[in-house]
Amino acid sequence: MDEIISLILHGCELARVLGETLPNLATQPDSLFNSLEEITKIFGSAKERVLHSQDSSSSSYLHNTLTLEHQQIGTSVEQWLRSNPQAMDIIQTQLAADRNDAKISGGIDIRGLEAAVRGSQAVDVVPASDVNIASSSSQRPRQRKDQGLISKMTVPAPRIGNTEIPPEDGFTWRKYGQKEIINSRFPRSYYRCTHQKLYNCLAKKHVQRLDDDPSTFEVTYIGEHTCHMSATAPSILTPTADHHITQDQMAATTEPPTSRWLSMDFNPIRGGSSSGGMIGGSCGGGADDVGTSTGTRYTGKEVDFPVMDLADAMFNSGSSSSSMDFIFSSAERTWEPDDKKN
DNA sequence: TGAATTTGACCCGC
DNA sequence: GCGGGTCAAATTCA
Repeated sequence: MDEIISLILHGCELARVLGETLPNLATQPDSLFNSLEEITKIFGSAKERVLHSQDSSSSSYLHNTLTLEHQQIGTSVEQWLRSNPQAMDIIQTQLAADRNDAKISGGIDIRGLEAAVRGSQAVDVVPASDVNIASSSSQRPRQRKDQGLISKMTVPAPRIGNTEIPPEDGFTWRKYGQKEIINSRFPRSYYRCTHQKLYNCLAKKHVQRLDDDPSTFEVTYIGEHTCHMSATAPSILTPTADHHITQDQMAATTEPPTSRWLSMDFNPIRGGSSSGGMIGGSCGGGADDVGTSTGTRYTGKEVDFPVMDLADAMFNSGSSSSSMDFIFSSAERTWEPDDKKN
């Protein structure tokens, strides 16, 4: 049993080291691949041993031990994500790759994490084969080919005065269609990633108001953002600690709503900046920073920024120490709510 | 001038 | 054939 725990801890250590060296490894695909493979093997081996463990008592011990650790780590990671909006966005992108599993290796519930990340009321992540694209449950199931992974969620529409703001998620989208939907009071809008052509990013989303709750949008994400994978893909501006804005601040602004929802993040958890929040969101083409929106449209030219990967997001997220260090060590920390800090 | 949005027409799965 | 999804020309806007 100790051997399994030792394996897991070793894997965690390797992951931590990987995190520290990620900026360097990013230019060494072979080394990066080897590191990932080694980590994968270790966790895979640990997983196999757990599965084949016949000792129920030790399994129970392991379960209890690991569950506690995972809960601590998961909670800490989530807390860390809440305080590091950039990493949230990168992980959102990465989550798409893990959506076939209900949980990631760290024991963090992806759906819950995404809900936390998005601030959504509900998250339903399902393989494309299991989803009904039709807006109404009364509609027969139908599905286009090659849709990729699909996730559906409902998000509250932030309000500025009497104006409800369509949801923004840190990515930049280009609207390519709008359609009246049978049995729906409101039309459905169709968006694709702004960088679809430039980086062959196939991510799409559909946005529709709920009939019974017009202040809430149902957003269906289809496919994954691949634009951030490109070595030349635009990334985000370097974040600052001031990128969080509250909904109150949003409400207080005199900026036109439409400009704001193009640049802000409605999520009260991670605050308001698309640039501050869209770290990996190379798709978040955000020419805009908080308070610098220029109008009802994104008019900035496509700008190539150096690739910002997960490591960058973490390392630049405002923590003086390695973010991976933070993740792995924070499980042992006592977390304090923001309002109790300082 | 270039990029985003609008919108009617067409495509495609059921 | 129906209806959701996508295309692409026209339009709008900075």
